[in-house]
Amino acid sequence: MSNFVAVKTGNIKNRKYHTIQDYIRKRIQTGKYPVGSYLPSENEICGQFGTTRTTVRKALDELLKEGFIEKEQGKGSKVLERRKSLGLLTVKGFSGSIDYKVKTVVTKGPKITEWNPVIAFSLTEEEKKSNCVYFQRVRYINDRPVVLENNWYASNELQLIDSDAFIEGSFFKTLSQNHFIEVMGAEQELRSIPASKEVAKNLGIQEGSPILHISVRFRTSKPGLNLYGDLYCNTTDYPIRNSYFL
Amino acid sequence: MSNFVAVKTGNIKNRKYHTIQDYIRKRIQTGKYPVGSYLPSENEICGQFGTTRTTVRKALDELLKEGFIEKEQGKGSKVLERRKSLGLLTVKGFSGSIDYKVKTVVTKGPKITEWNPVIAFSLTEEEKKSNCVYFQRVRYINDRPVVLENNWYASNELQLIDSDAFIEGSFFKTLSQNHFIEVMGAEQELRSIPASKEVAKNLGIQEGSPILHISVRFRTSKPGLNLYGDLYCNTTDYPIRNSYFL
DNA sequence: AAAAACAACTTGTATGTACAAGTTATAATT
DNA sequence: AATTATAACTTGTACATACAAGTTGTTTTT
Repeated sequence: MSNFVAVKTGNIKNRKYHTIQDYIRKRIQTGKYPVGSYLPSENEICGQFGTTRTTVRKALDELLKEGFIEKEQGKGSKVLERRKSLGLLTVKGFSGSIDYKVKTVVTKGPKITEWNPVIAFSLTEEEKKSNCVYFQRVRYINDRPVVLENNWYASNELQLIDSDAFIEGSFFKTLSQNHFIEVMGAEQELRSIPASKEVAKNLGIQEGSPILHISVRFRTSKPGLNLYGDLYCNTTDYPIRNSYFL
Repeated sequence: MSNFVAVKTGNIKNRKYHTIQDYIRKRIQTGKYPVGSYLPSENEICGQFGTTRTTVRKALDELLKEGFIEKEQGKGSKVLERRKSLGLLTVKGFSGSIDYKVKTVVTKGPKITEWNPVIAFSLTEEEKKSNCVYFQRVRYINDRPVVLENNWYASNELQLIDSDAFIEGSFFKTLSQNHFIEVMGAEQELRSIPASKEVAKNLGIQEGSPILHISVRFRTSKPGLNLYGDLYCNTTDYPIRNSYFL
């Protein structure tokens, strides 16, 4: 580490602060810097990389922007549970509150298939050339099914991952820890629709009940890889929440 | 400007970069730096404020974070239409696309009233002590009503603004330009519900149809001022959209 | 007139220094 | 032992300098 030299080739990936950012992010993703722990101090990181504090601070500010850490003057940089800091729509009962019993059941395990025309976003040309991986999940709160979720992604950008290999049952956590892939953005479309027969059956409600339908495309840190989702939510007892702060 | 001196009193509002940030933001809000135009260069701003580029860049980076500008190497900092850059839920037809005819009609003009218990978020103690301003709007796309919207805010934090005084019919634009108040965050809750008699009447749909109900609390740049909203959306033809990027 | 080369200008990255402001640990006092 | 004062440590702000990399305008060449 102490022999680190920035290569000035015009490729920003070789920029010093980027390399430091990537190094720290990877250690967070792999649990070397666990959630809740404090990173080494800025001066310590300076020593490790043989660079100035300005450069280290730039790397840390980028990690702050990505939602990996929060900083406090005099105290240090603390690793965050990243998902919580994104402006994603989440089910109220899935907030980590200790009052609810939550679980996710994979009802259709990942398999290679063709793209489903129900996907609300237009595919890239590269995606169209590829088959996709598809899987389905149902999320429960207090043993009640509240979300039926279909997921797709291009199989030529990311291999099929068996749901048995999902870390703590979480697909996103698996991407982060095993593949170093992060969600970097999303587009979402919301509609209120009557529950179809299939949705009603999976969510244990009456056909025709109002259901929140969310179509989503997640942009990831891996170029070319988008994750598509189609969610059907029963919001009777648990609304969908979203928050963001500048 | 050239005699500017930072006051080191521990109050970050007196920090140099903050003052520069505030100055530029105000000029954006008042149209002195119109949307689409380029700010003075970093070196020019250095000259204006008698400070270093590091400090100016810090101010610009904060404006970037707030969504007021975008920066491009070699070109400059361009003023953005801010609303577009926030992760807010918006109606698809309100995206500024030239294909739709949009309008907003104030169906109940702003008046002082008591807080409505339908508000989904708990009020602060200060808010509870105050009356509130309430108004209602209906948004149309191609002459079809698509959103019925109720709004409230504490009247002791912000005076009643007559809807005739809304700039271009927009409450938020009025806050920004006349009061220098910006939305800095939001919490939203989404439910799918059957349309009540009132909602159905306002949206011209059948009672009991699935409706997207959005409760929202906007956090603003003015301490103590929150804006509460209750929206009922007919998503049949125009879904609600949301996107964000890190 | 059009294309290429060059200069001027703009933002991006990195170095280094210094002091401010906050947190935590240690030492001194009661 | 508990409280207070001090020191050590941490992040925040600002100054200054230098070079890189991109955009735009001007000049030179074809």
